[in-house]
Amino acid sequence: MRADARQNYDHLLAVARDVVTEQGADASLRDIARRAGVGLGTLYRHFPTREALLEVLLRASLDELTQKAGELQTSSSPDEALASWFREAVAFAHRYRGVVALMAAAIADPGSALHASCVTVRSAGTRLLLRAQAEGMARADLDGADLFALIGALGWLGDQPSFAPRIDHLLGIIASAVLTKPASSDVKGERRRRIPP
Amino acid sequence: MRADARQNYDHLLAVARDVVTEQGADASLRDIARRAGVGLGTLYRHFPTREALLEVLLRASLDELTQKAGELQTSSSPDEALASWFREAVAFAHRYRGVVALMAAAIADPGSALHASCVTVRSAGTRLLLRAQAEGMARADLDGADLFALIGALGWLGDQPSFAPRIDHLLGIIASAVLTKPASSDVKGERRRRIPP
DNA sequence: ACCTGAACACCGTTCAAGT
DNA sequence: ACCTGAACACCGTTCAAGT
Repeated sequence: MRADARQNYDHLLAVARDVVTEQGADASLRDIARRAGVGLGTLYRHFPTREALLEVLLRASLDELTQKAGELQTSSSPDEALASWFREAVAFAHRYRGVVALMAAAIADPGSALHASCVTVRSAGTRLLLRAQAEGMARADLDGADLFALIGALGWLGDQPSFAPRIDHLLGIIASAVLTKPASSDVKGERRRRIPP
Repeated sequence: MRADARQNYDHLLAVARDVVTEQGADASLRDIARRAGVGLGTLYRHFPTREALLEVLLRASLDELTQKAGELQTSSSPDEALASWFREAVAFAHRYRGVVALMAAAIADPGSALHASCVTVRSAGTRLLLRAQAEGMARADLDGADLFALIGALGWLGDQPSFAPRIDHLLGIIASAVLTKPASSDVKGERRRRIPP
């Protein structure tokens, strides 16, 4: 990568971060190139699609989210881990307005530049969900795709100015549907062999 | 209203119904005028905003939804009434792709042509919610705005091809968060005086 | 009263021409 | 290798000119 190309790439990314913060995921690509003082073709050379640009913008946050899931896997109880990761995932979905719609499309389109990232996040959530389910702490009739969908739904709610103020409350309500009662272990009769005899 | 105007109005509406069904609520207005064989200005004369057009397109369904709420108010038990109206409302939100986002914006904007319709629907839902809450059959920490938001969220989920197949399932999950346990009356000790002594 | 379509200011995307 | 911007095909919205 030539030095001038590298510089354009970096500057484009910095400007894109600002513009997408202001205008959302469907921001004008023309505007980004313009503000970066770069030809429109240069933007398309570095980021052939909108998804490719957003993938780079989101990568760091997505990695954090995946890493967080790994940490919670061992540091917290299954229900707390799932609950706080869920909260974190919804917060991520708020990073840029309109990003959830792109992610919803990307998860079903292997050709999207965002596909891999979305699958990774969904997998991270699935692992937390499975652990909670194994302990009877999460609804059994739910899979990773459902969890991903609910994160998306809450992300969308947060994107709507009329609903955003209630988003924490709505998150609590939906979380309560995912997490089953405390189900404090070994109380319903049949032990679950948390420590083998 | 002159005869030719009336005819344009009606034809425009019929064409709009088709185009919005195909392309969603953000369909091209130009395309609608074109397919209707009418000048672009004619469309704007009859429907000064996109919301005005959709308001007419949705009015019948919205009225049905409000009426249905009234019927359920007396025909069903509070929890069943709320559950089945909720289902109906989500189905409505599916009528045209992308309509929920417009409604979310409209409910916060008194200037929108869709504002009144949205408020009416929200009120209808609020009444069903309050009745269920009075009987302890719905979560107490929920108001009509929250219910409206949840309907919107499910509508959005249904708009995403990747989530649409699971929409009935997700609806059940969210509905279970709104409806509290059966709470079969008079079981928790304090009666609620359903029939005055 | 009502209709028309050009005009304006925007898009996304591509690609020949330049350095 | 990389950059540029004109070109093309679209938008939404307005409004002078027509009937």
